Amino acid sequence: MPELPDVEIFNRLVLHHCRGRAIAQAVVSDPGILQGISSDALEQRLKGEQIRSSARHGKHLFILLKAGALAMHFGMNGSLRFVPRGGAEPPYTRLRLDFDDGDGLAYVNPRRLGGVGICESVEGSVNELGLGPDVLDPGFDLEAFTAILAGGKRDVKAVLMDQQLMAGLGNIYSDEVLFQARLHPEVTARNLRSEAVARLFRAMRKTLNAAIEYGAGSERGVDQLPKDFLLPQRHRGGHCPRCGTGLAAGKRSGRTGYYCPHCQQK
DNA sequence: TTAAGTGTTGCTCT
DNA sequence: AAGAGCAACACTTA
Repeated sequence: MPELPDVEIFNRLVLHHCRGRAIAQAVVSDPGILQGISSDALEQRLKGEQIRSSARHGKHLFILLKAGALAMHFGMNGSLRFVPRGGAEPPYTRLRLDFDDGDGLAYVNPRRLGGVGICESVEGSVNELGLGPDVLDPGFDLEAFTAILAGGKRDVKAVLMDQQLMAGLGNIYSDEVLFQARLHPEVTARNLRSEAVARLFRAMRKTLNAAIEYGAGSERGVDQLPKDFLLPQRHRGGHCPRCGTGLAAGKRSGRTGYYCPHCQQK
């Protein structure tokens, strides 16, 4: 689940339900997800802290405290869940923040890919991680996007997914964005014409924002997604929502990408 | 029962 | 040196 739209939903969850709250207690139930800090140190560091705000960069979430931030990554299937007072703790909760009124915030991560840690600043952490600009940052414009693609010797899909070049897109949404822009995933990035690059940029913005809006409604009905989304068909035997052609699958570096061989030509 | 899977890291081979 | 491929991480679902 957690690519940019999912992490943005977590970001809004913290902003809407946790901002301003004091952390009465932090409980680490699985030290295996801690990055660069011990259970005791993290619990002491968070006790008495206050959640001031929240920020997202690519697939990373930063819960801003009075000093520094709690940095989170969700790996393949992690999530953040608000637990109302008296509510049951979700399975695979690895870290829980308890607020003084009994409500809580659970960091859930079944596979333990990803983790949490403390950082001094978002900027410093983003630098350490070597992340490129967030793809939805207003400052990340067509010019910046074009410059990155122009230097890409790899397939456009590989470039879109390279977090060091630009942060936020993973396997699922790179497929979705390429489908919306009607571009073949195996075209070499720097060979794209400027018209195609502009189309891709617009599709990226539009698609990600639509996915966030869909998730933000918290209604999980697939019918809420735009009808031309590839996502619900993105599996073996799936069909193009636009022309009905059977989807093609390409395995590259262990990941499977899906595309419509009719709509997305080289 | 087996295989595939949303991400990242680190290693090897070219 | 850059890029591709793969295994590992732990667990769910088709």
